[in-house]
Amino acid sequence: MDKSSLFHQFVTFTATVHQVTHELTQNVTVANITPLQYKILEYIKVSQPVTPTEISECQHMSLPNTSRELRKLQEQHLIEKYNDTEDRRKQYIRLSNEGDKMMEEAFACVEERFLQLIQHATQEDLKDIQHALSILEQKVFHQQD
Amino acid sequence: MDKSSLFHQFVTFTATVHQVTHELTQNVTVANITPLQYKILEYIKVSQPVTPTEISECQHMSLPNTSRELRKLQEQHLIEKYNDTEDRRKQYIRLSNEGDKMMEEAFACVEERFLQLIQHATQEDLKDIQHALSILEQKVFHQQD
DNA sequence: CCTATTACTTATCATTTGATAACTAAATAA
DNA sequence: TTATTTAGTTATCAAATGATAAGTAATAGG
Repeated sequence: MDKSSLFHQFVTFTATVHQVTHELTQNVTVANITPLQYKILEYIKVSQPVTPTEISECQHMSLPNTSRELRKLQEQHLIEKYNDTEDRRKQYIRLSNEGDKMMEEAFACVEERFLQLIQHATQEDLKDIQHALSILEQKVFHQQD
Repeated sequence: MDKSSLFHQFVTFTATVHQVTHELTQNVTVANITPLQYKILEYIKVSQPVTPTEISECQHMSLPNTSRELRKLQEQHLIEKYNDTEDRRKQYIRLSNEGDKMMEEAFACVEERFLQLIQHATQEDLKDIQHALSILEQKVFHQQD
Protein backbone atom coordinates (compact mmCIF):
# COMPACT_ATOMS: atom_id res chain seq x y z
CA MET A 1 0.00 0.00 0.00
CA ASP A 2 1.45 3.34 -1.07
CA LYS A 3 0.86 5.92 1.64
CA SER A 4 1.70 8.70 -0.78
CA SER A 5 -1.04 7.83 -3.22
CA LEU A 6 -3.39 7.50 -0.27
CA PHE A 7 -2.42 11.04 0.66
CA HIS A 8 -3.29 12.30 -2.79
CA GLN A 9 -6.62 10.58 -2.62
CA PHE A 10 -7.12 12.18 0.76
CA VAL A 11 -6.35 15.68 -0.53
CA THR A 12 -8.77 15.31 -3.41
CA PHE A 13 -11.37 13.91 -1.07
CA THR A 14 -11.16 16.73 1.46
CA ALA A 15 -11.33 19.32 -1.31
CA THR A 16 -14.50 17.67 -2.57
CA VAL A 17 -15.96 17.55 0.94
CA HIS A 18 -15.39 21.27 1.29
CA GLN A 19 -17.04 21.99 -2.03
CA VAL A 20 -20.06 19.80 -1.41
CA THR A 21 -20.70 21.00 2.12
CA HIS A 22 -20.46 24.54 0.83
CA GLU A 23 -23.16 23.75 -1.69
CA LEU A 24 -25.29 22.02 0.93
CA THR A 25 -25.16 24.89 3.40
CA GLN A 26 -25.40 27.73 0.90
CA ASN A 27 -28.26 30.10 1.67
CA VAL A 28 -29.80 27.91 4.33
CA THR A 29 -30.11 30.46 7.07
CA VAL A 30 -33.12 32.66 7.45
CA ALA A 31 -31.67 34.87 10.17
CA ASN A 32 -28.90 37.33 9.61
CA ILE A 33 -26.03 34.95 10.23
CA THR A 34 -22.52 34.93 8.84
CA PRO A 35 -20.85 31.71 7.71
CA LEU A 36 -18.64 31.71 10.79
CA GLN A 37 -21.62 32.22 13.07
CA TYR A 38 -23.37 29.35 11.35
CA LYS A 39 -20.40 27.10 12.04
CA ILE A 40 -20.39 28.15 15.66
CA LEU A 41 -24.11 27.49 16.02
CA GLU A 42 -23.69 24.15 14.29
CA TYR A 43 -21.00 23.22 16.77
CA ILE A 44 -23.10 24.34 19.73
CA LYS A 45 -26.07 22.44 18.35
CA VAL A 46 -24.26 19.12 18.25
CA SER A 47 -22.08 19.58 21.33
CA GLN A 48 -24.01 21.76 23.75
CA PRO A 49 -23.39 22.88 26.32
CA VAL A 50 -19.96 24.17 25.39
CA THR A 51 -17.63 26.79 26.80
CA PRO A 52 -16.24 29.75 24.82
CA THR A 53 -12.81 28.22 25.20
CA GLU A 54 -13.96 24.99 23.59
CA ILE A 55 -15.53 26.88 20.71
CA SER A 56 -12.36 28.87 20.36
CA GLU A 57 -10.22 25.75 20.10
CA CYS A 58 -12.53 23.77 17.85
CA GLN A 59 -13.14 26.58 15.42
CA HIS A 60 -9.53 27.71 15.52
CA MET A 61 -10.29 31.26 16.48
CA SER A 62 -8.96 33.47 19.24
CA LEU A 63 -10.93 33.87 22.42
CA PRO A 64 -11.53 37.60 21.86
CA ASN A 65 -13.01 36.91 18.44
CA THR A 66 -15.05 34.05 19.83
CA SER A 67 -16.35 36.32 22.53
CA ARG A 68 -17.35 38.90 19.95
CA GLU A 69 -19.26 36.43 17.81
CA LEU A 70 -21.00 34.95 20.85
CA ARG A 71 -22.06 38.42 21.91
CA LYS A 72 -23.59 39.00 18.48
CA LEU A 73 -25.39 35.67 18.63
CA GLN A 74 -26.68 36.48 22.10
CA GLU A 75 -27.89 39.88 20.90
CA GLN A 76 -29.88 38.04 18.28
CA HIS A 77 -31.28 35.80 21.02
CA LEU A 78 -29.94 32.67 19.36
CA ILE A 79 -27.83 31.49 22.28
CA GLU A 80 -27.84 31.69 26.06
CA LYS A 81 -24.97 31.88 28.50
CA TYR A 82 -24.97 30.59 32.01
CA ASN A 83 -22.24 30.24 34.58
CA ASP A 84 -20.67 27.19 36.05
CA THR A 85 -21.75 26.84 39.65
CA GLU A 86 -18.36 25.62 40.77
CA ASP A 87 -15.91 27.69 38.76
CA ARG A 88 -17.52 31.05 38.29
CA ARG A 89 -15.04 32.09 35.62
CA LYS A 90 -16.44 29.43 33.34
CA GLN A 91 -19.44 29.88 31.11
CA TYR A 92 -21.60 27.44 29.31
CA ILE A 93 -23.27 28.23 26.04
CA ARG A 94 -26.41 26.62 24.73
CA LEU A 95 -28.90 27.43 22.01
CA SER A 96 -31.96 29.41 23.00
CA ASN A 97 -35.35 28.06 21.94
CA GLU A 98 -35.25 30.44 19.03
CA GLY A 99 -31.72 29.42 18.12
CA ASP A 100 -32.54 25.77 18.35
CA LYS A 101 -35.57 26.23 16.17
CA MET A 102 -33.48 28.07 13.61
CA MET A 103 -30.85 25.35 13.57
CA GLU A 104 -33.49 22.66 13.28
CA GLU A 105 -34.81 24.41 10.21
CA ALA A 106 -31.33 24.88 8.81
CA PHE A 107 -30.53 21.21 9.36
CA ALA A 108 -33.82 20.22 7.74
CA CYS A 109 -32.90 22.25 4.69
CA VAL A 110 -29.41 20.77 4.52
CA GLU A 111 -30.84 17.31 5.09
CA GLU A 112 -33.19 17.73 2.16
CA ARG A 113 -30.27 18.58 -0.08
CA PHE A 114 -28.25 15.73 1.37
CA LEU A 115 -31.04 13.29 0.59
CA GLN A 116 -31.01 14.44 -3.01
CA LEU A 117 -27.31 13.73 -3.07
CA ILE A 118 -27.93 10.11 -2.08
CA GLN A 119 -31.29 9.71 -3.77
CA HIS A 120 -30.09 6.92 -6.04
CA ALA A 121 -28.41 4.97 -3.28
CA THR A 122 -29.73 1.50 -2.62
CA GLN A 123 -30.16 0.06 0.86
CA GLU A 124 -26.86 -1.67 0.30
CA ASP A 125 -25.19 1.63 -0.65
CA LEU A 126 -26.46 3.29 2.52
CA LYS A 127 -24.87 0.60 4.64
CA ASP A 128 -21.62 1.05 2.72
CA ILE A 129 -21.73 4.79 3.22
CA GLN A 130 -22.36 4.52 6.92
CA HIS A 131 -19.57 2.02 7.27
CA ALA A 132 -17.18 4.19 5.28
CA LEU A 133 -17.96 7.21 7.45
CA SER A 134 -17.28 5.18 10.58
CA ILE A 135 -14.01 3.85 9.25
CA LEU A 136 -12.73 7.30 8.40
CA GLU A 137 -13.90 8.78 11.70
CA GLN A 138 -12.07 6.06 13.58
CA LYS A 139 -8.93 5.64 11.56
CA VAL A 140 -8.21 9.06 10.11
CA PHE A 141 -10.16 11.91 11.59
CA HIS A 142 -10.32 10.78 15.17
CA GLN A 143 -9.51 13.87 17.18
CA GLN A 144 -6.63 13.38 19.54
CA ASP A 145 -7.17 16.10 22.11
CA MET B 1 -31.53 1.96 7.36
CA ASP B 2 -32.45 5.32 8.83
CA LYS B 3 -31.47 8.07 6.40
CA SER B 4 -31.93 10.67 9.12
CA SER B 5 -29.35 9.15 11.42
CA LEU B 6 -27.05 8.80 8.44
CA PHE B 7 -27.49 12.52 7.90
CA HIS B 8 -26.46 13.28 11.45
CA GLN B 9 -23.43 11.10 11.08
CA PHE B 10 -22.68 12.97 7.88
CA VAL B 11 -22.92 16.38 9.54
CA THR B 12 -20.61 15.37 12.34
CA PHE B 13 -18.22 13.85 9.84
CA THR B 14 -17.99 16.92 7.62
CA ALA B 15 -17.47 19.15 10.64
CA THR B 16 -14.59 16.92 11.70
CA VAL B 17 -13.14 16.94 8.20
CA HIS B 18 -13.14 20.73 8.21
CA GLN B 19 -11.44 20.84 11.58
CA VAL B 20 -8.77 18.32 10.73
CA THR B 21 -7.93 19.76 7.33
CA HIS B 22 -7.65 23.13 8.97
CA GLU B 23 -5.12 21.70 11.39
CA LEU B 24 -3.25 19.96 8.60
CA THR B 25 -2.93 23.06 6.45
CA GLN B 26 -2.30 25.56 9.21
CA ASN B 27 0.87 27.57 8.69
CA VAL B 28 2.11 25.47 5.80
CA THR B 29 2.81 28.25 3.37
CA VAL B 30 6.09 30.02 3.26
CA ALA B 31 5.00 32.67 0.79
CA ASN B 32 2.62 35.45 1.61
CA ILE B 33 -0.56 33.62 0.75
CA THR B 34 -4.07 33.97 2.13
CA PRO B 35 -6.19 30.90 2.90
CA LEU B 36 -8.34 31.54 -0.16
CA GLN B 37 -5.28 31.84 -2.36
CA TYR B 38 -4.00 28.57 -0.96
CA LYS B 39 -7.24 26.87 -1.88
CA ILE B 40 -7.05 28.29 -5.38
CA LEU B 41 -3.47 27.13 -5.79
CA GLU B 42 -4.39 23.72 -4.43
CA TYR B 43 -7.14 23.47 -7.01
CA ILE B 44 -4.85 24.58 -9.81
CA LYS B 45 -2.21 22.11 -8.65
CA VAL B 46 -4.48 19.11 -8.90
CA SER B 47 -6.52 20.21 -11.93
CA GLN B 48 -4.26 22.32 -14.08
CA PRO B 49 -4.66 23.78 -16.52
CA VAL B 50 -7.88 25.46 -15.47
CA THR B 51 -9.77 28.54 -16.60
CA PRO B 52 -10.73 31.43 -14.31
CA THR B 53 -14.36 30.49 -14.86
CA GLU B 54 -13.72 26.97 -13.61
CA ILE B 55 -11.95 28.29 -10.54
CA SER B 56 -14.80 30.67 -9.99
CA GLU B 57 -17.37 27.89 -10.05
CA CYS B 58 -15.41 25.37 -8.04
CA GLN B 59 -14.44 27.78 -5.31
CA HIS B 60 -17.85 29.46 -5.29
CA MET B 61 -16.56 32.92 -5.89
CA SER B 62 -17.50 35.58 -8.38
CA LEU B 63 -15.44 36.01 -11.51
CA PRO B 64 -14.31 39.54 -10.55
CA ASN B 65 -13.01 38.28 -7.22
CA THR B 66 -11.39 35.31 -8.90
CA SER B 67 -9.72 37.65 -11.35
CA ARG B 68 -8.40 39.77 -8.50
CA GLU B 69 -6.91 36.83 -6.63
CA LEU B 70 -5.35 35.44 -9.79
CA ARG B 71 -3.79 38.80 -10.50
CA LYS B 72 -2.24 38.80 -7.03
CA LEU B 73 -0.95 35.28 -7.52
CA GLN B 74 0.51 36.25 -10.86
CA GLU B 75 2.17 39.28 -9.33
CA GLN B 76 3.83 36.90 -6.90
CA HIS B 77 4.95 34.79 -9.88
CA LEU B 78 3.13 31.73 -8.54
CA ILE B 79 0.92 31.18 -11.58
CA GLU B 80 1.04 31.77 -15.32
CA LYS B 81 -1.72 32.63 -17.73
CA TYR B 82 -1.86 31.75 -21.37
CA ASN B 83 -4.53 32.10 -23.95
CA ASP B 84 -6.52 29.46 -25.76
CA THR B 85 -5.37 29.32 -29.35
CA GLU B 86 -8.89 28.74 -30.62
CA ASP B 87 -11.06 30.93 -28.42
CA ARG B 88 -9.00 33.96 -27.56
CA ARG B 89 -11.37 35.05 -24.80
CA LYS B 90 -10.40 31.99 -22.83
CA GLN B 91 -7.43 31.75 -20.55
CA TYR B 92 -5.68 28.84 -19.01
CA ILE B 93 -3.99 29.04 -15.68
CA ARG B 94 -1.15 26.85 -14.53
CA LEU B 95 1.39 26.99 -11.76
CA SER B 96 4.71 28.61 -12.52
CA ASN B 97 7.85 26.67 -11.62
CA GLU B 98 8.04 28.72 -8.48
CA GLY B 99 4.40 28.13 -7.68
CA ASP B 100 4.68 24.44 -8.31
CA LYS B 101 7.71 24.22 -6.08
CA MET B 102 5.85 26.06 -3.36
CA MET B 103 2.85 23.77 -3.60
CA GLU B 104 5.08 20.69 -3.62
CA GLU B 105 6.61 21.91 -0.38
CA ALA B 106 3.20 22.72 1.07
CA PHE B 107 1.90 19.29 0.13
CA ALA B 108 4.98 17.66 1.61
CA CYS B 109 4.33 19.46 4.86
CA VAL B 110 0.67 18.51 4.88
CA GLU B 111 1.58 14.95 3.95
CA GLU B 112 3.94 14.71 6.88
CA ARG B 113 1.16 15.74 9.23
CA PHE B 114 -1.25 13.40 7.50
CA LEU B 115 1.15 10.50 8.00
CA GLN B 116 1.24 11.25 11.70
CA LEU B 117 -2.52 11.10 11.70
CA ILE B 118 -2.43 7.56 10.33
CA GLN B 119 0.82 6.49 11.95
CA HIS B 120 -0.80 3.69 13.91
CA ALA B 121 -2.73 2.29 10.96
CA THR B 122 -1.93 -1.24 9.92
CA GLN B 123 -1.67 -2.35 6.31
CA GLU B 124 -5.21 -3.63 6.69
CA ASP B 125 -6.38 -0.24 8.01
CA LEU B 126 -4.84 1.54 5.04
CA LYS B 127 -6.80 -0.62 2.65
CA ASP B 128 -9.96 0.09 4.61
CA ILE B 129 -9.31 3.80 4.53
CA GLN B 130 -8.67 3.82 0.81
CA HIS B 131 -11.80 1.82 0.21
CA ALA B 132 -13.88 4.11 2.45
CA LEU B 133 -12.64 7.18 0.60
CA SER B 134 -13.58 5.61 -2.72
CA ILE B 135 -17.04 4.65 -1.51
CA LEU B 136 -17.79 8.15 -0.30
CA GLU B 137 -16.39 9.76 -3.42
CA GLN B 138 -18.59 7.57 -5.57
CA LYS B 139 -21.77 7.41 -3.59
CA VAL B 140 -22.01 10.72 -1.78
CA PHE B 141 -19.64 13.40 -2.97
CA HIS B 142 -19.63 12.64 -6.64
CA GLN B 143 -19.91 16.03 -8.32
CA GLN B 144 -22.82 16.29 -10.70
CA ASP B 145 -21.83 19.19 -12.93
C1' DC C 1 -1.65 36.28 51.94
C1' DC C 2 0.38 37.14 47.64
C1' DT C 3 1.38 35.85 43.03
C1' DA C 4 0.40 33.47 38.90
C1' DT C 5 -2.75 31.50 36.00
C1' DT C 6 -7.20 30.83 33.82
C1' DA C 7 -11.51 32.33 31.53
C1' DC C 8 -13.38 35.73 29.39
C1' DT C 9 -14.36 40.74 27.75
C1' DT C 10 -13.75 45.11 25.42
C1' DA C 11 -11.69 47.87 22.10
C1' DT C 12 -9.19 48.74 18.02
C1' DC C 13 -7.00 48.03 13.72
C1' DA C 14 -5.61 45.51 9.58
C1' DT C 15 -6.60 42.23 6.25
C1' DT C 16 -9.43 39.24 3.69
C1' DT C 17 -13.32 38.27 1.35
C1' DG C 18 -17.81 39.28 -0.91
C1' DA C 19 -20.81 42.04 -3.91
C1' DT C 20 -21.68 44.91 -7.66
C1' DA C 21 -21.30 48.19 -11.55
C1' DA C 22 -19.09 49.30 -15.61
C1' DC C 23 -15.94 48.03 -18.88
C1' DT C 24 -13.13 45.48 -23.08
C1' DA C 25 -12.60 42.03 -26.39
C1' DA C 26 -13.82 37.99 -28.70
C1' DA C 27 -17.14 34.77 -30.38
C1' DT C 28 -21.72 33.48 -31.75
C1' DA C 29 -26.36 34.13 -33.58
C1' DA C 30 -29.73 36.67 -36.08
C1' DT D 1 -23.69 43.34 -40.45
C1' DT D 2 -25.54 43.99 -36.11
C1' DA D 3 -27.00 42.30 -31.74
C1' DT D 4 -26.19 39.13 -28.13
C1' DT D 5 -23.59 36.27 -25.35
C1' DT D 6 -19.35 34.75 -23.24
C1' DA D 7 -14.85 35.38 -20.76
C1' DG D 8 -12.47 38.15 -18.21
C1' DT D 9 -10.86 42.87 -16.07
C1' DT D 10 -10.90 46.97 -13.20
C1' DA D 11 -12.59 49.68 -9.61
C1' DT D 12 -15.04 50.46 -5.50
C1' DC D 13 -17.46 49.61 -1.35
C1' DA D 14 -19.12 46.91 2.51
C1' DA D 15 -18.81 43.23 5.55
C1' DA D 16 -16.50 39.43 7.79
C1' DT D 17 -12.67 37.78 9.94
C1' DG D 18 -8.04 37.86 12.20
C1' DA D 19 -4.69 39.81 15.41
C1' DT D 20 -3.44 42.04 19.44
C1' DA D 21 -3.32 44.99 23.63
C1' DA D 22 -5.28 45.85 27.89
C1' DG D 23 -8.52 44.91 31.10
C1' DT D 24 -11.70 42.23 34.96
C1' DA D 25 -12.76 38.59 37.95
C1' DA D 26 -12.14 34.14 39.78
C1' DT D 27 -9.25 30.37 40.97
C1' DA D 28 -4.95 27.88 42.11
C1' DG D 29 -0.39 27.55 43.94
C1' DG D 30 3.25 28.94 46.87
